[in-house]
Amino acid sequence: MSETIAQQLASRLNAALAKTDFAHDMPEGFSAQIDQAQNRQFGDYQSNAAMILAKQLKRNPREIATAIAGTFDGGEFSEKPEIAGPGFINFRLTTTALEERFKALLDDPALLGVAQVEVPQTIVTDFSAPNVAKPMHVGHIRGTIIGDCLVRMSRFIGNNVVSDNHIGDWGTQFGMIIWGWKNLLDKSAIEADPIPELLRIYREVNAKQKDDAELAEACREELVKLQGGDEENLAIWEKTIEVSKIGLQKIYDRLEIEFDYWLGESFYNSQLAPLVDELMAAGIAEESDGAICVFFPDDEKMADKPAIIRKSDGGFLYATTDLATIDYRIKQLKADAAWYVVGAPQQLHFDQIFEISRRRGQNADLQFIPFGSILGKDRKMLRTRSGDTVQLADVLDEAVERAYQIVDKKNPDFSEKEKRDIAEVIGIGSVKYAELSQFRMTDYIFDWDTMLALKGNTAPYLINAYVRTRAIFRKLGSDFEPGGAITLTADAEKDLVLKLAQFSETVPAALSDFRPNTLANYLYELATTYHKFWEACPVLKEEGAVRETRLALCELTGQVLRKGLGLLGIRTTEKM
RNA sequence: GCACCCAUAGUAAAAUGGAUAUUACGUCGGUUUCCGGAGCCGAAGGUCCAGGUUCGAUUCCUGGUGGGUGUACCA
Repeated sequence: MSETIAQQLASRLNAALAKTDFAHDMPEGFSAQIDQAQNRQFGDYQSNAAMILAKQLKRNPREIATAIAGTFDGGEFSEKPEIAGPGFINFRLTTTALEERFKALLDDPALLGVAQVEVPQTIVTDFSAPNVAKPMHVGHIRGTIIGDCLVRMSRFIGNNVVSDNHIGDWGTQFGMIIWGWKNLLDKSAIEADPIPELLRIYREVNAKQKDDAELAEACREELVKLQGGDEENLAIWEKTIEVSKIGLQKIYDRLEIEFDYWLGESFYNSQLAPLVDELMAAGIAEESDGAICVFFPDDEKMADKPAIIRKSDGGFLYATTDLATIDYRIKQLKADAAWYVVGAPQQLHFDQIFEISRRRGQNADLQFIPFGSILGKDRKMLRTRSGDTVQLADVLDEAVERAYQIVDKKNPDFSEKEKRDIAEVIGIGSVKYAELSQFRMTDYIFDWDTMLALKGNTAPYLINAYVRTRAIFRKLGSDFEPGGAITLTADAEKDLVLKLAQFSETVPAALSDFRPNTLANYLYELATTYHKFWEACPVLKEEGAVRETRLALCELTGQVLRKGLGLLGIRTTEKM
């Protein structure tokens, strides 16, 4: 079952086109597309091929649509197409086709109809990438969760996806941290819980050095010593990274995110000087005001904005590191593509390094996948009352605690452990879903009440729909048994089957433009379609084939919801 | 200055150039002898402005307005 319904209809439609009297007048390579119907009152699928052809053939679109409908052979698959409006061709699947599709999906629990890519690509994904020595704050949520979701989806369709956490472990902040370590460190605090202590000294030094030129200079000197290989400073640096990674890993564990590699900025240090030399030798880079730069005179976005790859004092910048990183990913990791899930403000930077990569003759498919900001209710950057950035760990804690309160109120008789487990699934799931359910570029307002609402397009609603699919089998007293008779009688059943079949069309669509919200919206629609089925079609009081069919619908809905939420990185629970 | 991103009901969001612009929250009304009502059914309310391309524009192009961001030695 590698073809989607849309693809099968498209094949039949193109066969019909070849049989029309204008078949030879069509533009070369013309291939008609089939879309899911915008509005179900018109049918299940639609094509606007007649209107496109009408323009090119200079003929009446309805006339062309009628001709296509006349040669269209729907077989047992599709009813006779209908012509509507200015020239839409509308298709409705036969009950037989839906039943066959339904059986095929039941036989394919691993993929649920989603086709595998013909030629798997090696794709390196770059996301999350926090600075070490600073805890992750809410700003890191989006990239981390969106990146992880893209990894899951891309793996699911068969690609070889490598996740790489390009942590910021080599920057100017280390001058401040090392100075703070030497002068401000509370030894007992660093042993008890290193992350808050590191944050404390970083914040303290950072605040002071802003209007203390002497301190700023002292920090720079510590940085120079570190870069020069000073043993004491290197030891502090290593220790800092070690404890930071442990702290970061705790959060990733909680989010159930794994990285194949943690190749931070420092990993590329030795490759920076040769890279700059190579770019100079190739004539791509040139000296300007003492710095080594690459210019882009032909691109209006960057015409007056050079990329600096070496400072006049000899130091390297993150553009240099990112170029070395591209090298490594192509040469060592054998990447066909690299996806960068990074905040929108970095657009220019990635335009520049991607262009430099192209000039070097590299042809990997480099994708910048930007996202917008998270704002507080006042539409400004989210901050705590004291003005600090909000830490990610605190967000997760609060989400889980709020979820616990709801579960506890709703189901006080659940065991304490059950309530805690459920709260973890719902709390973390809600934070993730709030991110993934909207277009990644729009700035979004962080609001607990919206995120954890029990109704509407939220994680609790979707998880609840899944719980309902399970509740049936609890009531039944046994798990689903495959192989039962299938017969679709009610419209609500057919609507649900069609929706379930469209999972296979949704995953590739969501991935094609890096939009997890397409999948999230699909799951929400699936849940509402299921709830409508639930209202219209009693299950356990029926008998025979109708009962078996409806049990199978509950089972398959549960499978698609669990799989779909899983692709978003969200777990399900059996009860809530 | 230059560049990039964004603009859709009271609020928050959807919509490969397609039909009557789709949801949610909130508001108002209906619905429960039934498998989890955390549901379902219904009502009111909207594409920043001006041009252009098109049979057709929320979508593409041009110019405004408003907001955000970036822009030679941070990342």
